[in-house]
Amino acid sequence: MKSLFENAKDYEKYVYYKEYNKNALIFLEGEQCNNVCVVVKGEISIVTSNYDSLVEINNLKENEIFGDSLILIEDNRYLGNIMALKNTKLCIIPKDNWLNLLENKTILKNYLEIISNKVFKIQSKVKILSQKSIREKILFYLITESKRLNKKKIPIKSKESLAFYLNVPRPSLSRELIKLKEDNIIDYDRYFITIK
Amino acid sequence: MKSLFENAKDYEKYVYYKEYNKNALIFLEGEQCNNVCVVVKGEISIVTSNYDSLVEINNLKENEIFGDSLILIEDNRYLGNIMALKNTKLCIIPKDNWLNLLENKTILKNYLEIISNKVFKIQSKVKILSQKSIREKILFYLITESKRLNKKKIPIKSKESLAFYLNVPRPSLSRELIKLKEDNIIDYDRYFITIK
DNA sequence: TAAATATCGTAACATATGTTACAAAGGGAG
DNA sequence: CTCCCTTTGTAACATATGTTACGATATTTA
Repeated sequence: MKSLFENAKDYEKYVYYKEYNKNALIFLEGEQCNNVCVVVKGEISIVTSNYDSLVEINNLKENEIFGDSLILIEDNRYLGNIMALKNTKLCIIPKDNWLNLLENKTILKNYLEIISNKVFKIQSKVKILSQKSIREKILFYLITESKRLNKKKIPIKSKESLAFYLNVPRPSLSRELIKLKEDNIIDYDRYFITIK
Repeated sequence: MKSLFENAKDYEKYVYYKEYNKNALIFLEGEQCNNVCVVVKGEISIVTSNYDSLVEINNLKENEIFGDSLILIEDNRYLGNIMALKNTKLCIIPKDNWLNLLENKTILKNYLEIISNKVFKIQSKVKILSQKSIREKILFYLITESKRLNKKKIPIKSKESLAFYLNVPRPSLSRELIKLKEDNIIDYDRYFITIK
């Protein structure tokens, strides 16, 4: 994906950088948001706690942005805890500089593309979460990824992380994967799920 | 919410208008998106069919926008069928005019606010759908609405529509509402749910 | 290489939720 | 007011999913 500052000049004076260690808590749920942040390096997750369990609202990798959709609305509090999943470097743009930066046409165009991808990503998540059964969630995920990557062999980080993303318990995911394999719909090992 | 063209001038030449009757199908899932559309009057719903059941991805009322997050990305196909829930008037902005319009600072500022609200809304939906139990979905919904409206008495269109939004079967919602009433957590009638 | 740790498969059991169907109640149209 | 249609409550039943726990396997660390 495009970077916000791709082909852009003279933006450095509007921003600063900050680094976080793996597992660091960057911002707290409910805290007011006064900056737009770009993930320069690493990976962060927006997680909200739901009594006992954790729910991932979004997950951002390099070049993705957060805060942009909070600073302009009334209720500017973070919807979840922002956590670093890896060692992470953020580019931080104070609220007052944000509109200035967007007057730069190059940056604006980059931003529009980034925000589009963000909306697309969250809407896809809505679609996944709306699937009725675990089987449907898995299949929907696989088909979407398959289209996106243009492959039938979908890489997964771990069963655990997939279960987390699909918002189902790991043993339940496991059980359903076995059934899907028995029904000859998929095949899988530790690192890949293949659609047959 | 702000309108895209609030305080803006000279935009009429870039747009045209189209009206749809209640229940009309405006765009089809999978169809390519070449316009940005503003709901001027009425209400539309983005719905995807999931084998037998229907899933609402988003629901837009006056001044909300769709298409904006599709025309700039590679895969520009609608994620669901766009349907008119009421008699609806759309303001249609052809793709090529969109970037021109955003060069207008007033329109850009309005747009940034609108897109922020959109992201917020979809993320809230992710949060709701991620709740584990029906009880949690209901309570989360009520609490969110209560904060938004600053009231303890939350209006609902119908039980049916609430069930649809929460993505649960109506009888299941009904059963859970009864339990919540028995547990003295809420009270409700046909048109309102009150948090105690 | 061995030990420690993380990931995964598996199974038994409890239960929340989905499904279906029907009756009651409410609201609107004439 | 009566009839019709929509919305809602209710119940019985089937089942998918959650929960917990443990052993097996893989991966990382020392």
